Amino acid sequence: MMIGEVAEKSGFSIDTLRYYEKIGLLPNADRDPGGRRFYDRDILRWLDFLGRLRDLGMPIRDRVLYARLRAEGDSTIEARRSLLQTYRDELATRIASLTETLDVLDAKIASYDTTGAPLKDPKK
Amino acid sequence: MMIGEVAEKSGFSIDTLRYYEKIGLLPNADRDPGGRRFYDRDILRWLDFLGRLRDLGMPIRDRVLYARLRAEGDSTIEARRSLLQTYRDELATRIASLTETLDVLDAKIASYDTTGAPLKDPKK
DNA sequence: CTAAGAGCTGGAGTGCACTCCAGGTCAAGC
DNA sequence: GCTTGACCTGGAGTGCACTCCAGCTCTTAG
Repeated sequence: MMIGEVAEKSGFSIDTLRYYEKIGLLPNADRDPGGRRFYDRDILRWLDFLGRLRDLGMPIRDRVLYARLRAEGDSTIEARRSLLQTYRDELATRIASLTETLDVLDAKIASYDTTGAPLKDPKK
Repeated sequence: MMIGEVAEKSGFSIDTLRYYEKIGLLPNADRDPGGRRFYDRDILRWLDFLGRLRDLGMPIRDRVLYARLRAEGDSTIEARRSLLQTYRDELATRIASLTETLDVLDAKIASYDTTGAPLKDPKK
């Protein structure tokens, strides 16, 4: 796959993919004879995981650290486990807090519904 | 309350509180004779809500919009409701996706545990 | 009376995570 | 053989959301 196809399938932009390679989130891609990057399908699984790490709020610095550890092989498994554990626990807390926020919003929206209009009461 | 106490109780920094006032997230605070801001306890409830909107990913632009609508009174209730509804739905999706990510992390951590060390099997 | 500490303003600076651009190369179809 | 479109590089620019700073005033404790 060329970079355009990876971008399309992964949801990351071409610029972002090159940027990720530059900072070490992605391994240096193989090149075809013309110098263009060529990717294995596996890259999509890695990008999906990187996207999850990003979405859960891991800063790019730690994503790079994780990627570096991963590239170093099995000797870094404990370090990786402990890094992920930290963010996992934070994530569990975040999910709990966001769930609370969801309730707050639902309550607020419901109050708008009853305040704003004479409304149709679902209990009636 | 002076601004320092609000900062301490709300978790927002003094600079952030002044910044929020400048951009319209907070109403222009009343001043004491010396020109210093003083706040009603109600501000803490509003700040808590603003914090939730921030944490769920609402950009500051829309938080300002919401604050403006709120300041305009009851005539904007429908607009506010619809704004919150949009973010509420997005939030529900985000929570689902983060929950999935939590599972992915747990699986990964578990695989590290079994790969990395001979481990103590909880089933045994 | 004075010194410390909290607050004030306008504006500059920061860190993050991309995103865009100019000016080029390369491959494939007509 | 030429045009079109995808790709290349190094580096500059962007938007967001604060955060910091200089130089000032005001209040309060000793």
